[in-house]
Amino acid sequence: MFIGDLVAATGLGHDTLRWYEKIGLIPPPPRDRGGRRVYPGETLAWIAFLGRLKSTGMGIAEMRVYAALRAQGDVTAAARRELLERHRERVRAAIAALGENLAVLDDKIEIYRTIEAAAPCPTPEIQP
Amino acid sequence: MFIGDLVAATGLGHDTLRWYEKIGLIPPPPRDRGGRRVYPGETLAWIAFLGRLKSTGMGIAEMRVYAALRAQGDVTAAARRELLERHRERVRAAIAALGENLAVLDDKIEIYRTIEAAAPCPTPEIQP
DNA sequence: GCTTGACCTGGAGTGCGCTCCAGCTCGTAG
DNA sequence: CTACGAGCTGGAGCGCACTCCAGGTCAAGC
Repeated sequence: MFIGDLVAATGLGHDTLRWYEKIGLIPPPPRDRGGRRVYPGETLAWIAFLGRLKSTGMGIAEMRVYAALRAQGDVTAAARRELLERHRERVRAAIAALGENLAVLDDKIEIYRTIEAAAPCPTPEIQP
Repeated sequence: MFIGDLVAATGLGHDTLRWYEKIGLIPPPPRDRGGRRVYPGETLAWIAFLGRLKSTGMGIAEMRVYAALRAQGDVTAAARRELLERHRERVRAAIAALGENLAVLDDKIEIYRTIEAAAPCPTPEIQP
């Protein structure tokens, strides 16, 4: 799997993938004799999981910690679990907060409906 | 209400408040004869609502659009409602996505538990 | 009268997460 | 043999949302 395949499969740019490697999020893959990166198949699942972490609001710094633990193998399973459990709590809190804010949006939208009902025409025609 | 009171009440910094004013998120308040900003009481509620928009992922650019509509008064009620309705859909989608990702986190945490159960000691003592 | 502290201005700097670029090397197709 | 496209490198640049700073003004308390 060359970088181009990974770009196609993940939707990330090749610059982004190389940057992720540079900062330690993706393990440096072996190269072919032309120097090109040859990614093992599992990289795809790993990047997908990174995407989950990212879209739940985890920052790069913490992802790097997680990636470093992962690189050390099964002995870090407990540490990774604990990191994910802490993150899970943050995600739950974020969902709860979004739910609350959604309710406020609903209220606000209702208020605008009321205003619109009271003054039905945004630029009212002149009445005779 | 001076800027210091608003800082205390909102948790934002005075630089942030002045920056919000500069980019059009907060209407420029009247000044006292010393040139100091004197905020009307409603500013507090407005900033709180901006906080809702922000924490639901709305960018500054869209908040500026909303703020500009607000500054034009009730005639823009429909436009503001539509903007909020579009935003509400994005928030609903975000909540749904977070929920999915939360389930993946749960799965992953379970997997780590299994690994830990299989190899109970992170740095196992040497067996006799 | 002097100090102190809150506030003022314009502009520069920061941290995050990419994104782009110039200039190079391979390897396959025609 | 050459042209082309995919990939390589190190480093600069960008967009967002602030955050900090230097240097100044004003009003009240001692």
